[in-house]
Amino acid sequence: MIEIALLEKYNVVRKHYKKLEIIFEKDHLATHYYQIVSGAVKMNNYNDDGREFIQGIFYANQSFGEPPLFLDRTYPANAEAVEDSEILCISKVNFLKLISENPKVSISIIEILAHRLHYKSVMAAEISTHDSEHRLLQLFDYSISYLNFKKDNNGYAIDLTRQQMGDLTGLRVETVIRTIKTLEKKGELKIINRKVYR
Amino acid sequence: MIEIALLEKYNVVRKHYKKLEIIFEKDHLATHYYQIVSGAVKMNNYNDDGREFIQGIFYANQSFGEPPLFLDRTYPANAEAVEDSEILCISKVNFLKLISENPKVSISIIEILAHRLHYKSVMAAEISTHDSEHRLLQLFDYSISYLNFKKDNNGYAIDLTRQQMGDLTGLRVETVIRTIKTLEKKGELKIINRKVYR
DNA sequence: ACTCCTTTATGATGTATGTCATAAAACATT
DNA sequence: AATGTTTTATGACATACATCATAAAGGAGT
Repeated sequence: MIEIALLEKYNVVRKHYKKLEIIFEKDHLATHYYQIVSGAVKMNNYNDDGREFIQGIFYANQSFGEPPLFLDRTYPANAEAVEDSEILCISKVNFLKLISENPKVSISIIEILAHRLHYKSVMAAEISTHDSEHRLLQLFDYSISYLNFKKDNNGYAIDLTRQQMGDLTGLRVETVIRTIKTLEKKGELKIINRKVYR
Repeated sequence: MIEIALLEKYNVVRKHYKKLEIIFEKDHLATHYYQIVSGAVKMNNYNDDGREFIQGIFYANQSFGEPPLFLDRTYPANAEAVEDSEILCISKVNFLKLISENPKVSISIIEILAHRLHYKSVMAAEISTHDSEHRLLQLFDYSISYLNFKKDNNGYAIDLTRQQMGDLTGLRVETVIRTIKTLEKKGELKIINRKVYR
């Protein structure tokens, strides 16, 4: 996250996206830096037969879609608002100018990318194992520590639909439903009012 | 890759690792920055029943294992030499000093991480589809453009064993062997003297 | 030429997850 | 209250990939 005061020195624009609205599309060139003020955004892919894979979900104060700004490559995934969202945008040139003029920001960009790479590494190893229980537990634990999920007296509430859990782990909804039920029986998590707690 | 001349100003040490030798282990704290002079290194995970997943293979002039240097986290995977290798190391403090004193280097670190994140995103979407043909073709095409595989008159030579292909895509050797044979029949690649060309 | 080890190969069988069908529960909208 | 939509749920069946067993081909070292 870059300080808003700093972004304002580089021609920031505040945009509003409705739920389901597309922010950018896979295979397009990166033109802007995006930082979420409120709402939530998912980055996803669809394979040939329409199946979705969610690369990640981003919330307030997080940025997304930066990597292609530094490469001569297009976006590897789409970005779509999962809720009505308010997003700050600055153009690629202004963003790169900001970075070069503020070395401290580049360190924080490194940290953000390092963090995200860490998530990808953990999930990649997990997804490759073909073990639905592991995949889901890993997703939950990582989401709890990486995202700001709240803890109440039942534990951490996993604020994701079964469908989203599936799309984040490469599993089908039915498999997710069945797996979290066996995980509940094993005492790994709780399901209260259809909500998952860990 | 950071210029060797620059590394030398920050107490670089040149180390030799034999094939199969471990450079660092999963869950350990990051203490050094590593850059390969010659040889090759793989980063991998083993799951509970000993199955391997290769996060990536790195070659001459590439660095690896930087992300945890910027986070208060341990390595998400092991690093192991796949060939006898010569590697430059500098300590974490010296590395962070180098970065802060050389803003241009931090930009190149960003580019490296962005690049790697791009690879992870592409492969994650692919692996989640559960389609062995797609996974392997994606691996080959990405390896060709990202790594420096050479092209000869048969096409690009994929310099990976069947086992490595499997470990990089989360597939078993037998599945890799069978899949690349059907891909050959479909004309997607060539197999000459057991070597894969694309 | 011989031995050892790695890599590639192939067939038989098992199984976890996917697929398809169907529906109840929860929630939103009118 | 009535209606429509999303989310969760459950069963029957199919299938791609894993697993296991076995072996041939190739390379490295003596």
